[in-house]
Amino acid sequence: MESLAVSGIVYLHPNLFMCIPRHLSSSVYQEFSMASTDLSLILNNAIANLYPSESQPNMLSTTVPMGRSPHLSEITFNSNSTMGSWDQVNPQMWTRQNVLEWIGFHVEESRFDASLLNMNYCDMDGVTLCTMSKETLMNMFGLVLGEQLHHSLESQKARYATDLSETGLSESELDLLDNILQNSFPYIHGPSLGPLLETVVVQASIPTDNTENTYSYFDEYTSQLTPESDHGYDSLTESFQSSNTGSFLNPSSPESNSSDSDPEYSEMPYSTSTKNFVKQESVETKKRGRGRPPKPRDSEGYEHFIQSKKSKHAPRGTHLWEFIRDILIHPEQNQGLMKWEDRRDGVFKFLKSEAVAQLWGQKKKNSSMTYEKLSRAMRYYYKREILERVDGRRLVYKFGKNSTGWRIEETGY
DNA sequence: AGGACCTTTCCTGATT
DNA sequence: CAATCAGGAAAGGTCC
Repeated sequence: MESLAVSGIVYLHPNLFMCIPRHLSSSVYQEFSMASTDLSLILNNAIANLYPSESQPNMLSTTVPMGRSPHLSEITFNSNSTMGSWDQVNPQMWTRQNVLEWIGFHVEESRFDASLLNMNYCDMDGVTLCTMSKETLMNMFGLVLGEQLHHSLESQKARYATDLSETGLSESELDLLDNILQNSFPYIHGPSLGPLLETVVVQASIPTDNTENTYSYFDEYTSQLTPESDHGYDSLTESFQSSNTGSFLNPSSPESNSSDSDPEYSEMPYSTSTKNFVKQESVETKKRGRGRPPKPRDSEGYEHFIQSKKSKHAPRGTHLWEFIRDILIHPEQNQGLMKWEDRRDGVFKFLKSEAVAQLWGQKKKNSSMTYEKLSRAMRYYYKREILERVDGRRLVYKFGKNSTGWRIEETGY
């Protein structure tokens, strides 16, 4: 695990970060490096910067001049290792601040060396956190702290039994959803609402473990790391959108124990989702012609309902090649998905093609993405010279002259 | 409203 | 045989 300082990237906010190559800014580096032994300082600093509008009970007091980032030395904080408001809330509902407080609490409690902590890993909401397996947490936070966090998280989850009231949906929304589901799946019988909705919720939560985790987390910040944001990356909007819609689309059941036994990425984590269920039904019953199928009609229920609940405009600029590039240039979040074959020439290889496709699908809110489809989009890049062909080598691609932001000179590493 | 752009989806056939 | 590659065709979503 890389430390905050080693990465050369100082996160002040998911949408506000400083990229500080070590060789260019040794003073800044040293400052953070030395100061980082007290995570509370960093966390509180981050909280103060990230969530000025949110209350921060029991955590800190800051005296920071307006209009600029506070200097570490300007912050005084309450060093009492008290529980924050997270303790009274279902982890599913934790805000980023709650997660940050929770991590801070355990860091202090375990006397974890905060200099080893990557602040990147501290910025996630409860929904994202709850999808993380023990292994993922241990990868992110180290064996000791990771295990402690996992244990704490599971305890917190257990305190809040599965309850439809915790889906975040109002009663009327639940009724509406139930109606739609009943209409869409008349062959599914059972008492209204309960079993049917539970089926959907549980299935939607199936994508657990690394794929889900990596993505949600990765998604939250990599778009801000793009060396060149000249391709319309609207990271600001996107970052918040993904977390907001995600809470509904990927409602991890508090009961769903993320698998500790499968270190590999689940190849088809969404295979039992309602959407796929609908799609497979239609595919099996009749063959369609070439090309993209028509939009689903209202009668197709659940998925359409989900769509209508989503924001009307997904942010533009989520280009596939940029997504791929960002995985490659942030190996600390890569988790073995892809690797450089020839860093200088821009040759890279998919190691877990389906996992990458799933991540891409998640980014685009499309749970049925596959490597097959992703690779078709990749092949379109040949013509535009964003990618170059690499003949005879499976899963290997090469960046072309019209791609940017991946070269060592551009990334600094 | 319409067109450009960037996929997404499906398909057939070839190759590894 | 399964996975991947190649590329045509058609359509969707977003932006301008």
